[in-house]
Amino acid sequence: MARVSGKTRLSPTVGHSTSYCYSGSMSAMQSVTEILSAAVERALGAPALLRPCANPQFGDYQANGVMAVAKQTKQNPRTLAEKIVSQLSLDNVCEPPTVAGAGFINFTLRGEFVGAQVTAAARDDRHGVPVAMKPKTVVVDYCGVNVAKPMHIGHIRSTIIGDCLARVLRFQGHRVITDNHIGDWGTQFGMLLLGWKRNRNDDAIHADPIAELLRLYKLINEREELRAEAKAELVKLQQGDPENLAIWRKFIELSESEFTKIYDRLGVRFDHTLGESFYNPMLPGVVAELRQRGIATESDGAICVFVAGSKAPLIIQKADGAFLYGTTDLATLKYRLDQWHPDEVIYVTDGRQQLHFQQVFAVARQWFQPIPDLRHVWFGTILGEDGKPLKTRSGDLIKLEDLLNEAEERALAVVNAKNPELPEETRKQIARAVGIGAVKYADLSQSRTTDYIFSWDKMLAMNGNTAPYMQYAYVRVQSIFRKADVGRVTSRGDGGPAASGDAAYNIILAHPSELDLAKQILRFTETLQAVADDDKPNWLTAYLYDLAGKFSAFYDNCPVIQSAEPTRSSRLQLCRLTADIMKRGLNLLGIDVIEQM
RNA sequence: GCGCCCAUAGCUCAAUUGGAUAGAGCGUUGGUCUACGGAACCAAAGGUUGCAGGUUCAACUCCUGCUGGGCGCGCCA
Repeated sequence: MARVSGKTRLSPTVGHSTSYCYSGSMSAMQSVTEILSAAVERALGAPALLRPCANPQFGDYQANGVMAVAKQTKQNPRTLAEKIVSQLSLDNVCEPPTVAGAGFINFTLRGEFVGAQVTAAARDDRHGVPVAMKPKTVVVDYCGVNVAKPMHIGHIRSTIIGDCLARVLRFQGHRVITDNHIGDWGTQFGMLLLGWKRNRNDDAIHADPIAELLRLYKLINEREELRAEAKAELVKLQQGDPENLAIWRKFIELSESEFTKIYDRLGVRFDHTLGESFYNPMLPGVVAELRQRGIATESDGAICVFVAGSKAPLIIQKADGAFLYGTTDLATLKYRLDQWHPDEVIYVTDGRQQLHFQQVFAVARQWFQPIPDLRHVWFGTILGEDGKPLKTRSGDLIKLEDLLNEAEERALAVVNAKNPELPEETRKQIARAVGIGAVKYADLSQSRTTDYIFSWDKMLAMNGNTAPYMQYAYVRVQSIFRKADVGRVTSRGDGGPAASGDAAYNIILAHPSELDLAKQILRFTETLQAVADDDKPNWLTAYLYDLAGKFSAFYDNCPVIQSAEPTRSSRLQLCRLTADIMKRGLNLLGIDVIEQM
């Protein structure tokens, strides 16, 4: 993939296919917001604050930056806006910009420009999304999965949101390192070891290892008189007792194979799975260094770091000498800095850990200089219909496996009802994509920080901002190509000119619905940037939903197959590009498309 | 006690970080079916953004104080 190198060239004219100089997969487009922002900022000398217009009657984009500057420099905002407008030369891009309201500058893109941009995007296998000129190295940390315990609903948001952000950043051309920070060390292993030795049922281990390990854990945990024995097993493990180490490794092995099943179903992969145990040997060194530097001090026998803004310290070593998860987090960060030199580290956990990460980050800022951008990307709780954290009827956490099973079962029931004639294997494949997709989409389409109520009916609905709706929208576009009587329809251009529209024709935007669709297509780049800037996957789902809406209007108003050339080819290309962006967008959410449903 | 988060249409949620007339879906009401998948589309109704002040050209957004929820906080993770 060619990387954008410095300046990009815009082709302001249309109507001649020779106007473009795109070779192969070269991705050299500049997004609309970049063009407009750059122009305004050159004239203004300050951020343009370019946004899509709140109301389409004002135009396509608006610059809000003038008013801020006017305020600072005590000028009349409208006068300043007029002055800025007079200095812009964007004749090839938009109609003459207008000044409105308190000092907004409004831009309406020219149809010819939009046509040229989408034509270029249609010939680019990145749909016009540039590759980052300055790639960042980003570490994504997924917290919370514990060895010997089932993955439950509390893990799904971290996994799905982290995976989405990793995918988006990767697509933008950044170097992303995903690291599953599993809980494979801690006091629970004393009880597990004791339970394993005394009460293990090998048949149960074979049938469902995690369930059996959980049973053993609960068994020992309930019996207070065994605490001392469990503790003794833990100490032996910590001292490197070969037998206990071997059993402990068995726990991890059993657990990881179970985790992998879930991650495979979710389509999530990690570059590294470095658990807490990996950092265990480093902990004494971390404490020693922090003490030596005077960052950590002793208080009531524990080693603490006091951080501004919080009365409670971050304890990094207990009075009995044991380390805590804050210690591990600091060791982990140090390792990552040494190993990968990231520009950014993203921690995806639930909101209850805000104080913890605030403290860890504060300590890290004292410890390391320079320090990468540390971001706690936190999320809210998944609630049941009653508004309380989602649990089973018996009050247990819902196992992720059960959740995914139910999602697929419910989706399969719908497919069976709607399309019984499809082969069974096809129906199951559709059910997998729709069921898993629905769960993911429901999660990602929420504003990350708010709690949300989990509802099967809503996430599987065919209307509204849901996975099935988006997947269906994709199928409808694909259906056009099937109907157009061409062969391959899954990837751009494979069906030859007749399938994707003859690329010798440029895309023509004659109908308002075509223009609307094309403008929405051009917003893909800026949407991904917004998602990455603020770690907000729901902006991508909102974009895709809007895209589907614009496509619907186009679909209703603009016949494709029956149109005469060059309209037919133009519209086929527009359909192709829409489908490609839907597919790409869903892929960045970690959701599969299907060709029929 | 200190701290964090939340409160938006009947319900479930948005709102690009201070921008113009607060948007969707469900539900309700009414439309569209011989063009490409009706698992669809279009339209209407529905709001004092919890309350009261404040900041300014502009506030769902920021500040202060309330009310009502959720969560966290020295030896779990």
